[in-house]
Amino acid sequence: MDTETPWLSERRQHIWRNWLRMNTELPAALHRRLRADSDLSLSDYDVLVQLTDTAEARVRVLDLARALRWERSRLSHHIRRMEGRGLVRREDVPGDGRGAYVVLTAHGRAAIEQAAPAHVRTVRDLVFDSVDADELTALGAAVDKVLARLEAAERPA
Amino acid sequence: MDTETPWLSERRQHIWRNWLRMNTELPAALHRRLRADSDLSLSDYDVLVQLTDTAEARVRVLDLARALRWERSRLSHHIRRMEGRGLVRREDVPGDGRGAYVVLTAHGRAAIEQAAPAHVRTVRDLVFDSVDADELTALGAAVDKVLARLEAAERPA
DNA sequence: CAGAAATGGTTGACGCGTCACACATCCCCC
DNA sequence: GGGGGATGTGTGACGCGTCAACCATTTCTG
Repeated sequence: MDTETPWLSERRQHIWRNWLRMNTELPAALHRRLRADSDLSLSDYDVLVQLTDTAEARVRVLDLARALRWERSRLSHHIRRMEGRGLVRREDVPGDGRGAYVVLTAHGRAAIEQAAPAHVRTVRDLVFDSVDADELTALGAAVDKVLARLEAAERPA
Repeated sequence: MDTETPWLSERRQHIWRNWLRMNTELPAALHRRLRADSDLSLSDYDVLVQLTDTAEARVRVLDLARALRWERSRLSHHIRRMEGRGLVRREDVPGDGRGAYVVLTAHGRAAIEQAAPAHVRTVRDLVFDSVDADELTALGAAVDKVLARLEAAERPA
C-alpha cells in the first residue's frame, strides 16, 4: 500500500481511457461486420479457425479449450449451440470413454471459408492500415510485455 | 474484394493474436482483482467513476449512457441492479417528467473511495509498469489512430 | 484388484448485454 | 391547443459467460 496512492498522470489517464475504449469498440465492430457478412459470431469464428488449423478438422474438447483459452464449460455450452446449427458435431473418442472430439462439419467448413476473407479484410481495414510500421512494432512489444506481466501475475493465484 | 485476399503476414498475425488475447485477459484480470478487493464489478466501477466526476454526484441517464458509451437499455438494467445494492438511486427530474437522475448514494461513494486506490495500483502494476516510455507513446498513437478509424468507419452505418 | 483420487466433460442457475418494443412526456407546428 | 413526431426511459426475451456442482471414466496406490 503506497503512502499516497497517486492517481495516474494526465497523459497516462488519457491513454488508458482510449485504450479501454478501443478494447470494447474494436471487438464490437468486428462482431457487427462478421455478423453482417456471415451467420457466424466472433466466437464461432474462433472455434472454427482452431478446427480448420488441424489436419483432421477434429480436436479434443480440452485441447480446444486450451487453444482458445476458454473455460471448459464455456466451450461445452458453445459447442452445444454450434452443434444445433450444424457447424460442428461431437464424436466419441475410441480409446477414452470420457473424451469427446469436436468435428468440423461440411457446413461449418463452408461457413468459415465464406466468412474468412471479409473478416481478414476488416481487420486490416480497421487496424493494420491505420498504424504505421514503427507504431506497430512498439504496439507488438507493448502487448507482449503486458501479456508476460499478466501471466506472471496471475500464475501463482 | 481483392483478387487474392491474402492472409495477414506472419508477423501481423502474431501481433494480432496477442493483441486479442490481451484484450480478453487484461479486463478479466482487472475484474478479478477488483472483485477481490471490493464488492464492485468493473462496470459498477465505471458507473461510479462517472458519478464522482460530477459536482452534484447526479447525472441524467442519457448523459451517463453517452459518457460510458453504453446503450440506454444496458445502463437501465445495470442501474436497477446497482440500485438494489444501494450504490445509486434514481430521482425524478423536476423540469422533465420523462427524465431520471442517477444519484450516488453515501454507500456508493464509500464503495468507490475504498476500491479506487487498489484498482489504480492494479492498472499501474499490470500495464504502465510493464511498458517503457517509447512504447507507451507509440501505443497511445496507435490507439488514437485505430479509434479514429473506427469512428470514421462506423459513423455512416 | 479394490478403493481413492484425478481427469474429461456436461449441466443448471444466475448475472450480464443486446435487441425490439412499449410507454410516457415533451415539443412543434398548423 | 390538439395531433404527430421526437425524446427519455424502462421492460422482456434471448444468447452468452461464469461458477459450482455433478457424473462417468480412467489412473494411481496400496
